[in-house]
Amino acid sequence: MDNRVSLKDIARKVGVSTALVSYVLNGLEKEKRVGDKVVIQIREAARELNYQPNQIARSLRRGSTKTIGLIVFDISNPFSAQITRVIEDEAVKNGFTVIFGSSDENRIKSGALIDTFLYRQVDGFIIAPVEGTESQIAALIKKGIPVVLIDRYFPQLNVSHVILDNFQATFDATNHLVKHGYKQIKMVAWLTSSTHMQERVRGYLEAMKLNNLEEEIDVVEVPLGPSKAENEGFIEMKLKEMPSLDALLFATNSLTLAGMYCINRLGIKVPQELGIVGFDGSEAFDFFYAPLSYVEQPLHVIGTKATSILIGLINGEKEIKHQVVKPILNVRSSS
Amino acid sequence: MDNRVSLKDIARKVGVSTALVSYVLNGLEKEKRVGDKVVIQIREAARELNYQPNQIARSLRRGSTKTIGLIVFDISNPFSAQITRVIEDEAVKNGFTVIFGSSDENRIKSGALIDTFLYRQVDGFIIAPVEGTESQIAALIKKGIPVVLIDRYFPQLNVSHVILDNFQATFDATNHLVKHGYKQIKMVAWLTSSTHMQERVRGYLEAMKLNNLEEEIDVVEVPLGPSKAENEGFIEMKLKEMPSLDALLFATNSLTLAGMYCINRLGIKVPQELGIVGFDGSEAFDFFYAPLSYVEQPLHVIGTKATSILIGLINGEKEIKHQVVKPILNVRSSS
DNA sequence: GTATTTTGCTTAATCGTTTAAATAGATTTG
DNA sequence: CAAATCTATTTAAACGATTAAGCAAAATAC
Repeated sequence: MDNRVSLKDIARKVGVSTALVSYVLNGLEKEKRVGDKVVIQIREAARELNYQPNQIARSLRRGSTKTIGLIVFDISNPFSAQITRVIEDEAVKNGFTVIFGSSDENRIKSGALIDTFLYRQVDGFIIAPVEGTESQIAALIKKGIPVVLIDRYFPQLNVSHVILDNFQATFDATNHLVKHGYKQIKMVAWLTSSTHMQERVRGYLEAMKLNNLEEEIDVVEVPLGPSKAENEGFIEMKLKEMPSLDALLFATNSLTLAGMYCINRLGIKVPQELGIVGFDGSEAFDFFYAPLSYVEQPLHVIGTKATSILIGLINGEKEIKHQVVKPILNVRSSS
Repeated sequence: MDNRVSLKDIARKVGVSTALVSYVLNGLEKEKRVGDKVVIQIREAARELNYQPNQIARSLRRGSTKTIGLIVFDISNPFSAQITRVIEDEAVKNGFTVIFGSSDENRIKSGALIDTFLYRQVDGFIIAPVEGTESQIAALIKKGIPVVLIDRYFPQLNVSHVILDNFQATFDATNHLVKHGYKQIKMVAWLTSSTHMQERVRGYLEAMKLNNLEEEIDVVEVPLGPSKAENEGFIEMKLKEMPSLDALLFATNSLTLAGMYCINRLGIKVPQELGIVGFDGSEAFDFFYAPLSYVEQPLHVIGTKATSILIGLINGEKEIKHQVVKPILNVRSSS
């Protein structure tokens, strides 16, 4: 039943040593001067016995597993899932397999995943890093393990990363709203000190200032952690409190969705009463009664670059690369 | 820099053999009667050297990798992504790691993924099987490798599976539409012979017959393969051709979305002119101007059951289990 | 006080592959 | 024809962990 076939079985069948079999099946028959008849016999036997090399043994010997450890926030989130798909394709193309885990933005889980992947001797990591996990990433670097960060990075850490130009994203979006006549433009962001969020806020602030709308600046900072329902409640409350507003700029996908639910509940007319620019994109944006304008992250570019940088590092490149990719502003009916 | 620490290093430091170190670190110090001082020294040394067991070596020796191979259709698809997340959580809870791959409903890719995972000695597979891959699954079974199928199954194959009660799903949905006064109810399905699709069609047919609506039966069968745009074109054409219809029942998530785009383009009024029941659910369903009624698959149940059945098989259970889970009909504004 | 058991440890094989080094026979060189 | 070179192959040591078997020395039994 369980027909595990090893090199030894082929060797025995042909009547040679495992070394020869290994050479032939790895295409070293020329280099290692294996006899022509023997080459054919070994190939034949391998086919007949349906031999499949044991990657585990090979990994142990070679010291490389051809495996990438991927840590995303939540694989069930479309943003994570889409970038995962891009990384998967790029990895497979290069003969790598991906093992993954969801950190849920939780430091403990992040640390546990990193450890698990280390035990499993992954050749390198692609990580969307959780806030406050600098030390975890730093430890990897210290061990000399290739790492590429995506989506976020730590300024004080010298690690390769591929991220969106977050400043440009909200800067462009704000300018777009201004150009379409909106003035009382408010931003909805997460309450966090992480660099990517700060940059998104900064893009909004700069654009407002440059358009002489400093008076109108207002950032609703939603606390992390609570449930979706609580987030929506918080946003709804803040919207009602606002003295005046005619446009909203959301800093992330989930905030956009939460906002959309609120707007539907409050019966606000988009884009007449309120202009909206969302973030990241989603099929839901298409089916909102006024299809949403949004800032798109070029996920395909981010995923492929991150993977190719990582594979470069795995193959011995030393250069730390910092890639910042440009956002795409999709203008539709909500602004 | 690269501080790979092995049992040997600890053994050398303490001045004992690797056997003792292995015993202690695996908690066998009682059973194997290791001296008290030595136990402490070994623990100490392991901590000091920051020892991390090499899972690859352990796997080779133990013949088990504590790894599950998961094959979904497309990890970037929310359905796949959500069930993947459930499986991940259940796997991690049991000390397993997940490696995954997207088959894109493509036999060649499916076969390549299975092979890759076999090389990597996964302990078992969870597979959403591609049409026409019976032989691939059968080969796994023949090798004695634990497999659980999800979403679809092959009637002629004796493999564990966890699937939706597809008949019940469309049967309930159709009855619901009838109860709400719809009569000219048409179904939109994929043109495929696979069991799960046939069952969904059968649920519709049976319900129509039982309600004496045989005259109205009509199934739009969309050919697989072409692009999203072509699918939408096909559906739109068929809708226009229909002599009369007042409700549509969609057989899958992607068909529902394609249909929603068509309906928006044609400006059809839902639910007045047309009742709709979708499949699987999506955030987009919530933001359609008439939030969609839909048949929900209890993904959490499917994912946890599939994983626990698989782990059971890995742990030596022999019984083949066939789980059929009940759909949930969510009625909202579109019907 | 010899025989037996217990205690605490080491040895060495093993998992399946890779690969440097050794070897033996055939062939070429000078 | 001895020496050097090729050719075709084997041997054996890794990789790092696990674990059965073996072996002294100490403790207990009778």
